[in-house]
Amino acid sequence: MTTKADTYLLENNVNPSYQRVKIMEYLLRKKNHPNIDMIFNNLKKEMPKLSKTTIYNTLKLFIKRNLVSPLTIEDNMLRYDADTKIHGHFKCINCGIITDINLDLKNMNRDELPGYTIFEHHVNFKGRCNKKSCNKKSFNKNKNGNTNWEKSA
Amino acid sequence: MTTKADTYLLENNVNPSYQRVKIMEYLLRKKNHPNIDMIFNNLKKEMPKLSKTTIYNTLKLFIKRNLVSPLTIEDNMLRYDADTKIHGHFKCINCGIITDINLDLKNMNRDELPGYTIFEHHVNFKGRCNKKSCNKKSFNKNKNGNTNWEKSA
DNA sequence: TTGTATATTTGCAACGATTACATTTTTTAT
DNA sequence: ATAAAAAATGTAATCGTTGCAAATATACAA
Ligand SMILES: [Mn+2]
Ligand SMILES: [Mn+2]
Ligand SMILES: [Zn+2]
Ligand SMILES: [Zn+2]
Repeated sequence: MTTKADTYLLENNVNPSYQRVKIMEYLLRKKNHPNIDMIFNNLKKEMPKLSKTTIYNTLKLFIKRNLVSPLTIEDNMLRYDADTKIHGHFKCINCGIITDINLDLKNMNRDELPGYTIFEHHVNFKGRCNKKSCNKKSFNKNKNGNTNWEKSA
Repeated sequence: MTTKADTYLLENNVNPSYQRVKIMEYLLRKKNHPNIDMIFNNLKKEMPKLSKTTIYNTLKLFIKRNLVSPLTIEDNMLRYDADTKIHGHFKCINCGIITDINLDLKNMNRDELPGYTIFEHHVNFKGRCNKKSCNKKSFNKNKNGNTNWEKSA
């Protein structure tokens, strides 16, 4: 069967193997900014033989073909975004959800950087989202006194 | 002897031990955005007994006291900045140097994230700086065909 | 001074995300 | 059908970081 992801990969000179199509479909459908484990745990339900190495290899290929942008919003793991347009991200330190932010880079950068060539724009904010369960008054702490998505002190 | 870093730590409720003062002095003096190894390799010349764990512990303490900001501009290691004012960074993918960028976030779209509280601003650009040796025409490649500071494809 | 509690440093083991690599499986071409 | 090429898989290795227990330094009372 020919899916949307299938033709998308073909258009970008990526051989649409079964695994590659499934991984791209996941990214396009969920639009969450998943890490490797999120992709793996979701897809292994219908692909029991799937290897994590395949996901690493596939995403590295997608990045090289500019179909995916890596997100360095976490300090210990990468996240991946099938939206390669320039935009920013907000990560809630309580619930962990990563939200897209529209950027106006023109009046954000005050420096000239003459002669510099910029290839990648990474704009990441962190804080608390507007969900009631993420507000200061009632945010969840674990046994270490940290919020859900913070690492232990 | 009482140095500038010494009193700076005292003012911020950090016990100015010998190692902590040396690490803070390094950050304030070099103003490069070093990773752990850069700090370690520099300081071990005058502190042969220095442990890398001490540097990790010290920087974690500095971050908690808001004396240092962690930079997630690399995907596999943290860098550290003793300038905690809001500003952005540019990293040259050829020479690796990280330059400060002044930011103007005031007229950023605030109604985009209603009810959100932002604690951290991370703005990182990547590209080629204006040094002649970093320009497209003459940039250095290693045996893997990558530039000096890129990882192997 | 001496002893004792506390703070800090050190060295090494353990952890986890990522990568290297050899093997197996699938696809393509002849 | 056969061989070659491409892709996927499993496992070991890498490396930045953290956990932890022992060693050292500091503070402070007796
Ligand atoms: Mn996004
Ligand atoms: Mn800086
Ligand atoms: Zn939230
Ligand atoms: Zn450069």
